[in-house]
Amino acid sequence: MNEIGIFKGIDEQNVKYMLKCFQAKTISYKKDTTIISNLANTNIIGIIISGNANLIRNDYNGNRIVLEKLEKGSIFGEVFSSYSDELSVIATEDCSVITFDYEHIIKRCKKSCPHHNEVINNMLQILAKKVSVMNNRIDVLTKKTIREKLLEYFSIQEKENISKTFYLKLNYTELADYLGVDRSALMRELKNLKNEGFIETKLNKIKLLY
Amino acid sequence: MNEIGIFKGIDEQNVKYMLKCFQAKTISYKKDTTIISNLANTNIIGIIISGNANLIRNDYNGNRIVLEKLEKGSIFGEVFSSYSDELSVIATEDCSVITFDYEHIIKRCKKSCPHHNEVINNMLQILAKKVSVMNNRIDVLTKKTIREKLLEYFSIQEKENISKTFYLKLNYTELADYLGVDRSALMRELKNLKNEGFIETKLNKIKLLY
DNA sequence: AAATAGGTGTTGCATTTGCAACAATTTTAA
DNA sequence: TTAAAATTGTTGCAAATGCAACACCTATTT
Repeated sequence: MNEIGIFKGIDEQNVKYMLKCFQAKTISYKKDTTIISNLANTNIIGIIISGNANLIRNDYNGNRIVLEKLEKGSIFGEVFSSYSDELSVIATEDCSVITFDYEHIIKRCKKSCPHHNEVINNMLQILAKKVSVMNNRIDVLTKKTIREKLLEYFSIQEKENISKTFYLKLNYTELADYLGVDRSALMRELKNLKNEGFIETKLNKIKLLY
Repeated sequence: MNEIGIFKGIDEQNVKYMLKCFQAKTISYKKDTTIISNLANTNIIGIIISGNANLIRNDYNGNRIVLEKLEKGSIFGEVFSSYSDELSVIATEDCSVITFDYEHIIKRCKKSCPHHNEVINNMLQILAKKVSVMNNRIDVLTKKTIREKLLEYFSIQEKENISKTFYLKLNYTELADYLGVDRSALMRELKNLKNEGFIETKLNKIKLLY
């Protein structure tokens, strides 16, 4: 529990205490069930304790778009997001989830839990991290050609992995979505990059040759 | 002062008290001077009190990109951003700026200023707002064609202005950058939308006809 | 084991886009 | 007020991209 973002650095004992204070609920969900619907209109914060889930946006056309993949330790609902579209969280595996009201974070409780400050600090860190991740994506998306987008994306992966060889965390269909381009066009450009000797690929393994 | 994001809702008296406690400095800068350089490697938070400035990224090629336009009340440095490129803040007008160390926000002072909680809450709100703004941009950028990007952008403006008629806050050169497209191609698509009767434009005034 | 679904890889073709270059207009500075 | 700079508006053309369609392969489900 205390490796998890929001409670990072707080000892087990105190985490339990705070969760009680926050009136947090732990609930288990079966695969493919809805953990929470209409997330944008709630003040709920959720933490995935085990299993995986997806944060989904139901487009105005009824299209379902995966906004975020949530895994153990992921937090959702930390941003009372201004989406007018419906957001929901769906279990992609059996999973276990803690939820509590966002109010408990900002309004400090009467008991004044000794580690409340740390929770808030962690919360700021998490949001800042989120901004940073989104900045990366915007950097990639603003590149004009698929080639430039790919190279920017690779450069970020290279930095994160501190290596010119790394494994993609997204499959190619997802990568195309992430880059905002057509999948077949992505594959084509990937092939070009290979033919011109910029990269080597083997399934989801990428090696940069420059 | 107490309309400004981070001190919103706190009375003048207490704001002054906190600024002292935060060891905040107020400095004036002439137009085109550097307010802070290498922002990414500091823990400084700045607030623009008067005038305008730009948050600039110095690209690896030496290109200067405007990341954010800062105006009265704007905050910079709130995210210890993970940019490896150099960030700096440049005055685009004479301006006056308050700066203090980020530490003061998270580590509460010994005097335990009575409104420290509100500052933190405001800080969370600001970051959340930032995430929401970035989400909007990502939504626009992931659209595949210039037309779709424009329509998504217009739709966001329409919501924000609660009106089908509004004035663009960006000029067309900036809008092209924002959308990540070529400016001339943007103008062309704008003309198409006009010819097909979707919109009317008059300089930076847009009227949606659908 | 067979059937189904999901992801990968490829291609032709029409469309969209970026690029370059320039004129016209507006804004800003001298 | 004039000159200079910035922004808007246009166009031809080559290049990049999306789209559709299909084959192939690999998981997952029945």
